[in-house]
Amino acid sequence: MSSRLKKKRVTVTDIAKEAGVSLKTASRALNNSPHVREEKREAVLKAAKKYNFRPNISARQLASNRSYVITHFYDNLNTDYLSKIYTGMQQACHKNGYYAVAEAIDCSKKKFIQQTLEYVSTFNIDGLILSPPLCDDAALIFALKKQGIKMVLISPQETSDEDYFVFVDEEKSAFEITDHLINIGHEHIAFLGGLKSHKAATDRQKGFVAAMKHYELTASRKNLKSGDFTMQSGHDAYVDIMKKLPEATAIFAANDEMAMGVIMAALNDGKKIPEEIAVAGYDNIRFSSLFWPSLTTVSPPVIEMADYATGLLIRLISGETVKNKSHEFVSEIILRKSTNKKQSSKK
Amino acid sequence: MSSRLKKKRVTVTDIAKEAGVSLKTASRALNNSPHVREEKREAVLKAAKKYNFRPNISARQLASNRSYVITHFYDNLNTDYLSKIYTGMQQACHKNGYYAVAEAIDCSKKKFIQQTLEYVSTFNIDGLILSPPLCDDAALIFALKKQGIKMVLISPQETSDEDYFVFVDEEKSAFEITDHLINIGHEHIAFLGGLKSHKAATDRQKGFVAAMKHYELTASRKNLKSGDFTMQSGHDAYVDIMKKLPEATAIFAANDEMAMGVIMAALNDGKKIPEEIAVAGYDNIRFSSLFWPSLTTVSPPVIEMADYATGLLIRLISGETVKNKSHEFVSEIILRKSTNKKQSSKK
DNA sequence: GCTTAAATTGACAGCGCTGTCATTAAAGAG
DNA sequence: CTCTTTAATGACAGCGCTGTCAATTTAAGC
Repeated sequence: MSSRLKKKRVTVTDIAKEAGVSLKTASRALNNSPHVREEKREAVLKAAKKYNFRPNISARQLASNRSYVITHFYDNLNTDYLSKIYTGMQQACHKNGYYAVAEAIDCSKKKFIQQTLEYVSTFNIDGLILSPPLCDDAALIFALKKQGIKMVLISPQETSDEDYFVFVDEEKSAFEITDHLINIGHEHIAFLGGLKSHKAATDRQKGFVAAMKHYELTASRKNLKSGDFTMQSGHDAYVDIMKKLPEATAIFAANDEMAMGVIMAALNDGKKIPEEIAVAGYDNIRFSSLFWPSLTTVSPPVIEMADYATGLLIRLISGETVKNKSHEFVSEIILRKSTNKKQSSKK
Repeated sequence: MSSRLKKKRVTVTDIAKEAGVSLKTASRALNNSPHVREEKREAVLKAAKKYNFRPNISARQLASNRSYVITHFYDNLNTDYLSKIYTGMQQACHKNGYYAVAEAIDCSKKKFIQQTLEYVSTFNIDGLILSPPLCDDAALIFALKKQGIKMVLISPQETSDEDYFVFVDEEKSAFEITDHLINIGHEHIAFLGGLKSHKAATDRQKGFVAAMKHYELTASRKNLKSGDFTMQSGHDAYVDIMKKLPEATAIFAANDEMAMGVIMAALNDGKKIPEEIAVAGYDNIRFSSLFWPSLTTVSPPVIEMADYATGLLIRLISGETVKNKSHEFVSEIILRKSTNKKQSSKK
């Protein structure tokens, strides 16, 4: 019935013919090989453009024995973070003719390392992006390295100069957001931290303390509380903070969920936000802009980080030697209604 | 330096040799072709198992001129929903040797249809999963169909018997959750709906009204409010509801975000939840279990739907004729603390 | 200008699989 | 038991690209 006639594909051979060079030279020009004279390269690229040439990825994969697939292994990552990483990976992959894939790994399972290795070899994966907590699993990384697979880590807790990784300066951002609270007039500020084992949380606390000291404000034990990153713990912490530091006018929580818990408890306590209590969070989860009042927070550039990490990974796969093994990113401070009544909400 | 010695790949030829059949017969057996005698099939599968054979996907793609890639086109979808769809797609793809890819489409752009077509042809995509709002774009679907590409829609608003799609019975679930509220003793229940143009929202309202009528409770204009799906609108609606229906003891919001806004406003109003006001939502976004109090809601089986839709799509791609063009799913009612003080929170 | 080294180029094989089509074996018909 | 029909099987080409390596051109050295 529907005779779907096959559009004849444009191949490298066609391009080579058009440009008046050999198949192989055309291939080289299209792959940015340095061993092509400039004039021929131009001729090839012009022909490719004219015919709107798109290389056949499968053929390339088969011939080069590479998959052009980069996989992000993750475990127990929230979906916001996850899809931001995926977006960043895709950006970099699109630019370079790679595919981005995300694969969940359950690292509580006994044999997860073996399964991971099997996955990598079955799909002939070219490179890996690892996010917390996987990027801190020494045994996993060791096993993968032994296979010779390239990888780039996102925000590892422990850094070694063996590994390529990207990270964000938590301390600086925590300093800045504390600075913001102080600048808009707060003097009695409580910090609601997270688990001690969580390096990011302790870094954030350091930033808070440093900012307080910088302005010669007190950051003693009374100002420092700990939660477990849940909304509930934010709620409980508020009650506790108000007991021990009733003069507090601002609370900076180490993640958005606790900040939201704080806000709910404060509202429940009859306080107006931000007039009586200002609240800031950290992470800029999707919900923080939808929350009411919208939440002032720190937004790590996750998409950019993943983009950069993937680009770096592709360079490594291509055999390039990269000297800077790590790259630092800086988060953006996002001011919303939970700290500033005058400031209108900002995406 | 590092002589990464190439592990010799096991190929179909090896399997064929081991099983004592020709290359082609082995290929057929491995691909579930019906034209293979049972004993030979078994021999091949046994050999494949023995050698832990994994077909080379690129070779298959190249030879068959198919990509074995299924793409999910989405626009403006929240990350929870998005990653659930991706998970479901992956489940089905893994089973069938396909790849799942997610691609964002900005359908506010003028030329998005053309770009979409180009994407499909560049990557030689075998099939598409479309989610709202793309699955309701008639022009897009028409253009894709014209190209002969197979697709399955997830929760389209308008259904045609031309299209393959999966959907969930919103009305039934809304009925059930209302039924739950009534069963635990509520008689004055307000419904907070969404945009009129949003079919799901009106279906949910129908379910609510039907349940109220079933128990001979009033579901008049006073009980029915409309919001715009934001937390802020939930907040505002609460105030309004309490003005017009002060005897209300329960509020059922058409999505979780509005439900959360309602909860915040109620807490702010000094009400205890769920003792004085019970609140139910819809969608089971990730945050609804983290919220405090955790939210009773309706959880559509998005992963299962995407899994099924992808499986169906693969069957279509394989040339199978499927008579049931659509498949209905039923959501789960998740009871949490926002409606039931005795019930402990349930994941 | 001649020799040597370096850069550039192209011929060709082949990656591992599937499609095509001719061949062979099994099943049915009489 | 033979003839026809149908199912099962295998030989072979080739998908579009890259790797290898030898051939050719260009640049460099003196």
